[in-house]
Amino acid sequence: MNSAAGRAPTSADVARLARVSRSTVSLVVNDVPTARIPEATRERVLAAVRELGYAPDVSARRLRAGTSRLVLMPLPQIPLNPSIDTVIEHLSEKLRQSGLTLLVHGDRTTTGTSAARAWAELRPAAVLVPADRCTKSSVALLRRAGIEVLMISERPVPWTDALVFDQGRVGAEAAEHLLDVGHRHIAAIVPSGPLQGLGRDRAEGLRDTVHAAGARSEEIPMDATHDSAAAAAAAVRRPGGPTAVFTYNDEYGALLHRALDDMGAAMPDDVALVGADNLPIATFLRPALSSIALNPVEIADRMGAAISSLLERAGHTEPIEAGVLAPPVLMRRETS
Amino acid sequence: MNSAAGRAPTSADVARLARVSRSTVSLVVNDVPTARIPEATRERVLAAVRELGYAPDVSARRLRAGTSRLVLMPLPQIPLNPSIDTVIEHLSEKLRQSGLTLLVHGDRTTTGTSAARAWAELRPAAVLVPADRCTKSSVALLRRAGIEVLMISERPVPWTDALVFDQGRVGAEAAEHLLDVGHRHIAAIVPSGPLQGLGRDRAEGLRDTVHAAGARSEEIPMDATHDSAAAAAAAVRRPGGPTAVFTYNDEYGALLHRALDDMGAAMPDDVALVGADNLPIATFLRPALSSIALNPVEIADRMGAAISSLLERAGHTEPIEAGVLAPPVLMRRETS
DNA sequence: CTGTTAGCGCGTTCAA
DNA sequence: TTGAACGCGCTAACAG
Repeated sequence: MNSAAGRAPTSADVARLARVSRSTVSLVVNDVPTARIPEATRERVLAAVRELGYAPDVSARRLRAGTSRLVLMPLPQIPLNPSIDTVIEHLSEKLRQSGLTLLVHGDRTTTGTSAARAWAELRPAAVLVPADRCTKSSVALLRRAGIEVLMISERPVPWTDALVFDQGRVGAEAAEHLLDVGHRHIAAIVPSGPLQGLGRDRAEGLRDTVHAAGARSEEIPMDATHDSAAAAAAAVRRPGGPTAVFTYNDEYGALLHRALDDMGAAMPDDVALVGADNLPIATFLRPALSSIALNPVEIADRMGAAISSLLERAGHTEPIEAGVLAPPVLMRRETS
Repeated sequence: MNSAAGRAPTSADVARLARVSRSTVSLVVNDVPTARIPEATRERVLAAVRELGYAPDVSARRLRAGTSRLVLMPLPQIPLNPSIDTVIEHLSEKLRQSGLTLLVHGDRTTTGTSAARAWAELRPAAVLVPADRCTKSSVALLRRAGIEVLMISERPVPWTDALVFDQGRVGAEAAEHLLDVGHRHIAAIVPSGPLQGLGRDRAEGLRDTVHAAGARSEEIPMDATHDSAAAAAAAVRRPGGPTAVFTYNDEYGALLHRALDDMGAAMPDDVALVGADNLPIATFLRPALSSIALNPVEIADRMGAAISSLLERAGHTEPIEAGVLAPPVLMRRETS
């Protein structure tokens, strides 16, 4: 295992080997249409590129061009789930088709200006940042540095371009379904801890929809432990309790599912359950948990499109029509 | 939403505002110990930095220094799970403490030389690459470019530094436990599709351990569907079938769990079950699924240490003592 | 002691 | 097809 060799091959190395100038190497490598290079020369250059394993240095390229083809995505502070995984996978592919490279920043904890500085150092063309990772001034810092910012937010943001993913729609979708099948008293689980904000958004969407239908709603706090789930199950099963529960997501749903089962409650006959995020676990429970799915492929498509239009508007000032992320859809299974 | 302002503030902008030279800015920003700058000047420079939101351009810095502080991690082709998520989180933090930045490359599909080229373009100091994403020649390309390569592999790799995560240990750990509690005929589930390689490694570790104890083993193919799980459950429950099953991971375990339950098999009395990866789902099943856990925090620590020593050996030729990733541990629950 | 000038590293582009 | 200049931050050599 030798240590890595000192220095990457440069365009000068390629030029030397192909016995042309660095300019010619650049023209061939970038396939510049205006410069007509004889086929023989082009071949010589490409052969040299292959032989040396030459890959142009993005740093140097960016420095010269003043702009990069990198899109930086800091991770949200909440844990990754299969949906986010799918979003990353498809977004990366979509951006690649536009000649952009998606990089995910490993740091998960920094927020605000210090985070913005860490992102700005890389001079990406655009940053796709979850709302929980930035503030107004950190966005300002990025934009002053010529970096486009696209926020992923639960609600509209007046001070920057944002893709709005209304988490309330998730709860609302669950509510519509549960109302449809006849429930008139519906509870929403609200997790504690870092997920609370998200949980509250979903619960509020449910509440509004339930009230609009003239039915009754309530919120039940719970955290991700069996004990807390047992307490929540007891609250659900109290006399006069709700006949249906939206469980925030499928993991909380699984916990509550088990706690209700332990109490001898039948699903969906005694209590109906609807989770969210369409995690694999939902299909493994018995009875299988209905879930509000997030449609990650569609979400990735919209993100990719938004970033592309952001980067193409170049100097224009119209806000991009970022709009709302793909609406969630019900995966009806056995618990509802 | 105005378009991003044209150009990031440079050290020249800071110098102008602070009325010093660019050199002075550099000395202050990098806290160079040999150059004594009067407190007043230093303050002026830092004030200008703050006012402009100046962040040094890593491209320019890298170009000058010839080396970057970036560590690039291409994602494995298998889907992310909570363990990998935890590894990324902790590795990022560990590297940050050494002044390194972890970037995760969004592209998940490219392999071999074209992947290596995409990574080489970024000129990271090191690449942390899963074995399924690279070949001997792609590693050679990276190393010729002065990029350190650390492979994450299931088995020792003679041609590069590698952290060996012996997946066989996962199966072996399951086998030891099941033998301990008295089983003499143990099956291993082997998934089909992209997970097959991993599954086979785990199954072989189990087989070797079981045979060494003079007991009997078998492999049962299965894919991630309820139908296939039902078929696997039938195979398990056939007359003379195994009394214990290692399920490859907890998701396959959950599927088999359900299928066995549907057949009326009691766990662990009729059949014992042990999964792997310690996914949340394991604790949500009833009876809760025992699982072989991967210890992601420890894994991240070892990865971080390996990368640091790789980058410090600078020019030396001794192989780093990368060694084996943290051994898996049994999380005993109710199914075994 | 404090700060500046000059030139480098690499790919791109315009004028020749 | 090429020479030359450029973009930005770093640092060695040097000046006030």
